[in-house]
Amino acid sequence: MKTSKETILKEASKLFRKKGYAGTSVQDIAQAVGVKAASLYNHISSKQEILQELCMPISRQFSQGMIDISESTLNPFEKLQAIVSLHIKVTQSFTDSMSLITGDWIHLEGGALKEYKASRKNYEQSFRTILEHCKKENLIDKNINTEVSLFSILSSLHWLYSWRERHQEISSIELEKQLKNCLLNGLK
Amino acid sequence: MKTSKETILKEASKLFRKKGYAGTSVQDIAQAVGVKAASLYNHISSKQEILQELCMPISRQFSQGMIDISESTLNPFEKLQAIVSLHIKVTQSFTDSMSLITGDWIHLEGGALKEYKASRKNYEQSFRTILEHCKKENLIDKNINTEVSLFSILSSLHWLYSWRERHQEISSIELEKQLKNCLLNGLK
DNA sequence: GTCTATAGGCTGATAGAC
DNA sequence: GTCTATCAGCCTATAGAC
Repeated sequence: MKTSKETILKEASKLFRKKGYAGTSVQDIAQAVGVKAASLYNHISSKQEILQELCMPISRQFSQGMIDISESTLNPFEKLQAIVSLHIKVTQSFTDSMSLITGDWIHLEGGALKEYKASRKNYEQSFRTILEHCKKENLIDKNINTEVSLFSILSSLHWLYSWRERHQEISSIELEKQLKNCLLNGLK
Repeated sequence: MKTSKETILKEASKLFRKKGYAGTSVQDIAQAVGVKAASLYNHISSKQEILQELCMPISRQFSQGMIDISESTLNPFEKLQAIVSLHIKVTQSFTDSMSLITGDWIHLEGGALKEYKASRKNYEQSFRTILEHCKKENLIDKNINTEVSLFSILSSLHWLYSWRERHQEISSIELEKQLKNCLLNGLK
């Protein structure tokens, strides 16, 4: 049984995905839920609160996932593979609100924006460290620029949610295998 | 010497990049240009027109670029490399308005939206064909899923504009070399 | 080509009846 | 917890003086 608030968050995430945060009005959300706009305010305090309650759980899931990976006993290259798995898992858990990760998080305000940015920076730093360890242990080519590879892998992982929607013909297990290959081993 | 319209498009693209199309008001644009909002309407007919005049040239540049590559005498794998070069080139030419390619194009309306979607679909189809040719000629691993590789490469290329802003320490030539390596040859 | 004034509508959010 | 009514402010866009 879903609470009203959960329904609101669910419908809002679908609309944000389709039209963006700024392009979605509180009235749009109310209509999707099936009530008048004013009624929403019995469950939420502002439109901004909805955005925060959608963004923050994802952000925390990634942070915790990265901590688990960093502290694991996997070798650095296996850690890269684990990061790919983490993104697939989180993307599956937060299907609609994942779109916020690619762009709409910029509409976060105040402390939430700061927290989100810090968390993201932290995540990227851990990722960077793992890439550097891979180089040190000769698990990846030392001539590869860490920043370029970090960005190219992360871009693909961030956009996974939008691709997944259009390609459900491929199983999660196969997707995971293919993505690890494409992103880490290349096409050859 | 820049015309008024060029100035408007330039300032609008910077704002769209920062706050998104829906999050940017005509007043914001006017203020950036240094006039009152009403004055803009001597040069443009609507906010939507600005979006279209920013999106369409990029779209056309990609379409033409892809035609040139497809019709060239390069082998299929060299064509993949040429696509990477094309994206770097277009990203450099349209620094600010490139952000529209990743998300804000959904706010295009009417015929412009249709044209944009069709052009994008076409581009992806050509890309797909090149990947298939690579497989046929044994230039890339036949076990690689075309859709997964297409999406992962394109995601990285689309986000290049946002990464480039923060990483100007690396030269365009080096970036091109590194990106081709990361996206096509992998990390090893 | 700029401005002021203004239209008409939508925005997020609140007050208070039921 | 829903509704109607309402608010003040902002939105895109137009009219018309200069």
